[in-house]
Amino acid sequence: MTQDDLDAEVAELLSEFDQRYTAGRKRLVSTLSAGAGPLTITEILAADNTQAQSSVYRNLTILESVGAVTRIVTSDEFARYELAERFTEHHHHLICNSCGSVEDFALDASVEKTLDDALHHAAERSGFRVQEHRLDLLGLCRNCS
Amino acid sequence: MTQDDLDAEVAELLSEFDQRYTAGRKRLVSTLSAGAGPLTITEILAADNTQAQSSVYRNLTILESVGAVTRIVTSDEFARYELAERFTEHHHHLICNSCGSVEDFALDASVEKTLDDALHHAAERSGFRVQEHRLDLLGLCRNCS
DNA sequence: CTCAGTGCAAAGGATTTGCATGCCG
DNA sequence: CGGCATGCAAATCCTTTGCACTGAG
Repeated sequence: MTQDDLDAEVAELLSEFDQRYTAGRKRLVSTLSAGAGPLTITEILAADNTQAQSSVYRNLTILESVGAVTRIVTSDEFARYELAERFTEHHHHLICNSCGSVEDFALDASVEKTLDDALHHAAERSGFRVQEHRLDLLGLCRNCS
Repeated sequence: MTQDDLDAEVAELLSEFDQRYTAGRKRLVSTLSAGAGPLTITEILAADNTQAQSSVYRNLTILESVGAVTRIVTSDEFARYELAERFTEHHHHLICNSCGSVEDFALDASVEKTLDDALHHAAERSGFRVQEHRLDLLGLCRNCS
């Protein structure tokens, strides 16, 4: 997906909720889109210091509420944000226990399928309605190991 | 594993780090062991109000540092704690997007094996050294759906 | 003109820490 | 006795919110 396509789709999502696609929000989407994984507020501010921290929080909250970005928490005390899955490939995270960095990775489609089937089956037994799954690996990244 | 066995092993872990297995810590282990899933500080305090909140935080931190309990964060703003995996069966979490409750569930050993192999393989490609994996399901629990 | 979006500073809330006291070893 | 553990309260730090101002439509 090109940046223009992305912008158009995010704008569409926002408009459905009577929200504008302002310059600040556009920059956030662009920054997240450029990252190799979910970014912390600090990282976002470092990459784009054109807006106040509170605006970043507010805009990310709005982008999340319309389904354009996803907020994730790993283990450390910083929340991270990434583009919603509709704009990316389904993927998982490599979380470094040492430096806290988070990187994306994907699984074979066949494994993903097996997993998904097993998950739905297991959840059914508990009367749980699955909306999505979250699979992360914890360990040491290339730099820290 | 009986409560006595559990106590003995936790005591052993603590002693390796020159930490005592005090009454407060013992109660925490017992409380966590009784829960159907990871508990929040609030839930822990509700189940055992014999120690100050700060002591609960401090003791949980110590228990985590010696590997007796695990701290997990889901999506909401409350951290949760559960007994470390060495004291439980390998399991995953059903996280309710509505009420925030967290329940345990397990996967077939064969699926778990397939998954684990695929994960190690995928991580290798990124130069990542896997220590553990974390797999949670997000959706609606029996009560909320 | 109007009203959402923004920046700044102050408030909130989970978690941590300083300090004096109590208790185990 | 000595030092770790604890309670209480104050401090931290990420995140949220109040308020006045700006800018797009």
